[in-house]
Amino acid sequence: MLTLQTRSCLNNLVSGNTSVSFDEKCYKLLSRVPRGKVTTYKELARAIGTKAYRAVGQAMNRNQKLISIPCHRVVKSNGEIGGYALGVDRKIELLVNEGIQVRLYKVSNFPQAFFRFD
DNA sequence: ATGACTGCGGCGT
DNA sequence: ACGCCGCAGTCAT
Repeated sequence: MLTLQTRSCLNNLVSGNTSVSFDEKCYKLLSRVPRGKVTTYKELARAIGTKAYRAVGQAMNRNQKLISIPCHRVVKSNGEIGGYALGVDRKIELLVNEGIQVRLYKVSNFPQAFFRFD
């Protein structure tokens, strides 16, 4: 059963479609963030050209291709961790593993770790 | 078509 | 610190 709502989403998958889905834009940009760096929902939104910060988070959550797309490198703009499909603790684990310093559910070296899309 | 709820932010208080 | 509202997308009604 296809709803009106899902139709626009599917339109992005069929051939001949010129527009890139919101989600794809997020993933494409995110793939630029290197190991040991983090970006924010806001920064992603800014780079895309939207103010829909929440939609960015949803895109991350829906994806689940955690290997190819490093969703764990996206945190809140105030340095707090934010959410993760597999749980925040798992997210922190991954970040620490990459050299990000996390303390009390916050990135303590946020300014240095922050990756900007210029 | 409408309303509720998001891995959020900004602004006012 | 708290509450409100805006934003884009998804889901249920």
